[in-house]
Amino acid sequence: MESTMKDVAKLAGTSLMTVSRVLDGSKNVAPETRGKIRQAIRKLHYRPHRTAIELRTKRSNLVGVVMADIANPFYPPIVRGIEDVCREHDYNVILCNTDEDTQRENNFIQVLKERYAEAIIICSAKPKIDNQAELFASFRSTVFLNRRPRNVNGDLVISDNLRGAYLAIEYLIGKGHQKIAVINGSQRFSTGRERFQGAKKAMADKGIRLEDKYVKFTNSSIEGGYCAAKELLNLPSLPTAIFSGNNFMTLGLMKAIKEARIKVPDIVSVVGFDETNWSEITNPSLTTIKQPTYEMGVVAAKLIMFRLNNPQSPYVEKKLKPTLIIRDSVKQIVQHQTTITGVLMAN
Amino acid sequence: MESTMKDVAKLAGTSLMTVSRVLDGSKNVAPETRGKIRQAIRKLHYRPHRTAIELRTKRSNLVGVVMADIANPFYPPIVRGIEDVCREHDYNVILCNTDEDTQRENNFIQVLKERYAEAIIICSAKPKIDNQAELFASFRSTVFLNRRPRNVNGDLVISDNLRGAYLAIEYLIGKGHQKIAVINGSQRFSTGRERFQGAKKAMADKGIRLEDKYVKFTNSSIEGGYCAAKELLNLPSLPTAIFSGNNFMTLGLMKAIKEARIKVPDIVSVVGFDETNWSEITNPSLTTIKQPTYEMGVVAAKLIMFRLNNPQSPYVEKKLKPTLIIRDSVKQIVQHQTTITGVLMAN
DNA sequence: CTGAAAGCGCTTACAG
DNA sequence: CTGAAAGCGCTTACAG
Repeated sequence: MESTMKDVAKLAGTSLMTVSRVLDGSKNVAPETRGKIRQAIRKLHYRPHRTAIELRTKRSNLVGVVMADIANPFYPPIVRGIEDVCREHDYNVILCNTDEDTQRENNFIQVLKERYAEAIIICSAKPKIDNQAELFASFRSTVFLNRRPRNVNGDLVISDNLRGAYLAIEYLIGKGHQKIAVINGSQRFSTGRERFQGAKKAMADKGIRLEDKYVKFTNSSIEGGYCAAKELLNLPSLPTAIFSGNNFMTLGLMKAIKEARIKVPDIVSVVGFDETNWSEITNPSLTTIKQPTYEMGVVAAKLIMFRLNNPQSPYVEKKLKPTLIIRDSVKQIVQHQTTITGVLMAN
Repeated sequence: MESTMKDVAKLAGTSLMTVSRVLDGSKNVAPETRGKIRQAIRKLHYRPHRTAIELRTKRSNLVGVVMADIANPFYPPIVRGIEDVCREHDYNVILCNTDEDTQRENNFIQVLKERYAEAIIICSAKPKIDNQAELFASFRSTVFLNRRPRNVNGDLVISDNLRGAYLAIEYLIGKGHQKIAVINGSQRFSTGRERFQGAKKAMADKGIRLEDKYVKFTNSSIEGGYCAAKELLNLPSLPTAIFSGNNFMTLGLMKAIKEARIKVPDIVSVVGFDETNWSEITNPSLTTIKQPTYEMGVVAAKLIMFRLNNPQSPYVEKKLKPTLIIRDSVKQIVQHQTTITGVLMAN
């Protein structure tokens, strides 16, 4: 049924070797022979068997992409970027979704090894990579994406989370806000830590105090954002603005705000990290920090291809710039002396 | 570096064959030999090379999953369901995202063939499969998911789209609505057609007229929903309720409603097909038709496994039931005779 | 310009 | 209970 090179050779009246040469695009084949072989290939609907090639050459043209949660709208554009570049280079992508489960992550890495994947792009669910050498030894190229696990030593593609958070807070302060609350995702990951650092730094640079009661840490989920937001909204002295550290937490925040029947931005202004499909349809539409997701994928895949060809080149770190998307969820507030006094007193 | 069965055999002082037997879990190995081999395996960190096994056995334990748009929140839970079942059966999933591009779809099918995937679960971007026999011949099991392309003859897993739409319209009518508008997605796909049929049927069953001006067809995107909604909202006689045929179109609908500053549900009620993360945080929260996505994935994967073991069994069609999730986007309206007259006159 | 032979890492009869 | 040999479908020296 499925034909092989042997069948082609027989039909064309040549040897395996010559068929192989034609397939390779080698010049050293007589035009006549080439013609016969081409015809035989067409007639038999012949397609090379990847598996045999892989076994023989130890090259799979396979890139493993291990993502933490494909249901998070942050990831699909990244995957798309990776795929587009890989296709250009004639590599196939095998996509693995760990759902933030380190067990599943290990499993997938094993599977990718067993299938001879040449390279891996991974957004790890692990805060720390203990055995990078052992775990990733078989890949000729490894790129860590989005998160920088501790102990990692390799190519890295991230967005400038610190700057992203900084932009958000700076914008709020520019709009006259001083009582600013921050909902931070898991500090186990560099993303969470850097965004918190960015928020702190913006406050410090502008000489505004980030009050403890306005700082919440939670896990980066809808539920986490919801709970943190509820605590903030129950405070005797409400913040005038809330910055939320990722799209899921923003969803939770919006839910809590709705339940509390608090008007945005009249009572509380909101800036959310991550641009999403639904940023425009909330009431009011959401001012967000947009990460260059598709580009992150493109850059990661290019890095993979580069290292495949330059195994010895030094590791690089690509840090892409997020941008502020201004919509309607932040109010310009007039700065009364009383407000400032209020803040000081509340402490 | 990477060790092979040969290395294991040498270290254990046995033959390849015996190592293979131990790996297979065969009983016919002397406990002592088995012990030595086990030890050698451990010492060498031996892992079987899938590629070699595949080449020899022609079995890959690989299931290809071809989805139309992984950025659509409808799909990730399906993929999750598929993965969970496949893992149980020791199959790996290779996920392909076509972005509704039939060219990419064909490409992926080729890749899956070349990699000896045994089975494929596909939500095709093609309204019609012209050459099913040729295209899918190499897979021992094929399941079409979500959409039923024309000319397809095989296992099928879909949700009961007709019933879903019926539930939505029936609910609206129960709430006193008569001037009901419907935004339909692409009629090239069974999903779009069946949902429209369901809406029509509900109206007919309740003896309510579905007016042409209230029926919009568009492509199943945010932009499509937005444009269709704008037309509806510009009508001299507004509908009292709008049913939108998928989550993207609902997003567009909500955007148009927002721009037109129309109050939901006071002026217009809304029911959207597809439950999403953001259904709860719109203002007001959205009444939706929830599809059993995770279950669809589970059922599809189980079907795959069944057919792998029962190649001759007749094709089946699994139709899963969607449910109505009631929230705050539909208003109970009192039925004035004038309203009905208005409708008749407007025609 | 062309081909015979070896081998990638396994499994599958077959034989003992 | 154990092993030698053939072969899956290719590519890679090597030879001519």
